[in-house]
Amino acid sequence: MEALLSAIGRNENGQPALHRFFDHCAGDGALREELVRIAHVRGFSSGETIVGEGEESGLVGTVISGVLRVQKTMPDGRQQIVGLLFAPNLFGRVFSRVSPVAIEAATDCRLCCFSRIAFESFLARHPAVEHDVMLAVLDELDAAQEWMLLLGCQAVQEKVASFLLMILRQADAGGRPRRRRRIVDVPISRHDMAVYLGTTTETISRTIQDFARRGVLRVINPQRFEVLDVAGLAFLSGRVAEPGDIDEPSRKSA
Amino acid sequence: MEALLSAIGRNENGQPALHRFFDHCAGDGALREELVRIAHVRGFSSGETIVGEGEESGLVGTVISGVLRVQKTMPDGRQQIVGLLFAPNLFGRVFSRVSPVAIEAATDCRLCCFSRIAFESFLARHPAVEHDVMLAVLDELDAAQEWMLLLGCQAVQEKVASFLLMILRQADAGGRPRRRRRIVDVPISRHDMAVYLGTTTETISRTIQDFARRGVLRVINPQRFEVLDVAGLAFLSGRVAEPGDIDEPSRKSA
DNA sequence: CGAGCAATTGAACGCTGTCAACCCGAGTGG
DNA sequence: CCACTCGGGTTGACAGCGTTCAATTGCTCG
Repeated sequence: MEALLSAIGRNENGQPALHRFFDHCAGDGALREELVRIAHVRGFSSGETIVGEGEESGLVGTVISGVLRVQKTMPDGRQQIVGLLFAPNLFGRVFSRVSPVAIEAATDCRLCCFSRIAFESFLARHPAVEHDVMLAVLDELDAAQEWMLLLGCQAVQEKVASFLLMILRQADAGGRPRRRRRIVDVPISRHDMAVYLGTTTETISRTIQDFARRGVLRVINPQRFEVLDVAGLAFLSGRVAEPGDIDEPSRKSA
Repeated sequence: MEALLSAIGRNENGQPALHRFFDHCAGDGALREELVRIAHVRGFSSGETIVGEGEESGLVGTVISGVLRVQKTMPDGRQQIVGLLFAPNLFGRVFSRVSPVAIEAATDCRLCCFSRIAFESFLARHPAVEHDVMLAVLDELDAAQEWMLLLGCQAVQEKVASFLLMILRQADAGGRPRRRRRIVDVPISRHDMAVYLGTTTETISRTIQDFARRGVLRVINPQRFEVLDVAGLAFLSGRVAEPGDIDEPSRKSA
């Protein structure tokens, strides 16, 4: 039981694994006890499906380690990744019988799982925790809208640059606070990157090699790059005004 | 006060204007009284900004009539509409000081507005209502993910067809239950359509004329079409398997 | 060592964005 | 009543980006 408790309390990077729930549970032993009673930690290996698209949404929970991909598929097989979930994100569709998206393990991973029904009943009994879940959902909505901007009006170059920057931020924010080692570990395959960015593996590959040729980054191996010019990458992402640009809304002293 | 009450209770189509909140308010006079006290109905004309992108998110509320567009803009001016809000949808970013998106009137419209702060404090006092807000946010997330599938992997033809079908569903579900008159009233300009679909006005125009040439629809005027072949449109949207398709995941006997 | 998969590279086609001209209805003023 | 203007919509020509198809390389695993 001790192992489970600590697994729920902290993930491998020392991050709270229950997301914001931990805030409440930490100060309330009974609450935490109750949560632990309905939780179970499960491992999934890369490629496994946690919840199928359009299927009964039986499981919800949080990511302890690894990466989940949230994706949708069209009748003819084309697919789009609509989100990536890192620790300590929530996964699963609460308050809906069916999940409109598939949730799959993009890497080997460990999840803190709850039966959706049990979790919902827990939330009903603890509005403060439900409030935290809402905040998490709102964050996810923000992220989705951000990604729609990328899908809708960025060129492939900009998409790839934005993606790499996102991974970089993710690594900075998440566990290891190695300060700006500029090493990007892409936790997913080229194919997944392509599906996430709404393009193809070939184009991704070309773009990355192009970045390397321009000296923006160095390819250590297909999943691992060193960013040589963060500002350059940011510029290529199209998300920042270029140096000589006079459009930046916030404090440009120069 | 009577006018305000009824305005909040019902919109012009007889739909509940307070979304699901009405469910609780209807059975609880005091709750409704309290809500009315902090609500105010405001009209906005097409093009007006309700909340700016990255600005203080002071207003939240619901759409009584008209259409709002939720959009994001890149530093260089490119923009993407990440959502359209019809009655009785919620608008505004609760529980965040700044709004990551701009909210603008796509048509003349009437809104039931609350100060975000006052609304949040109302929610804090009434968890059941907050729960309903969460359900609304979850719906919005589903819609966003659905739209990402469209932006990421549909061709322009499919995007336009999907959009028209969405408007058709919207009209069917919303107020007037005119059963399948197959008339599509596009409530937004070609430019907004283009920005929503992640393409250009020219391409939109070409595609619609093409649909007309193929006999799928008839153009009554630029904002008004008659759909002559709903099934055909659905097929063009790519969201349904074609009649002779043997790829449908469910029960393929062969 | 060979099989198999992921990643890369190459070549060619086509969708769709860009630029430009034109059409049309509404509003305006003579 | 008509000429003018203006904005939104439509149409045309064309080029470029990115997909598609195909071949090659490189790595992992049996």
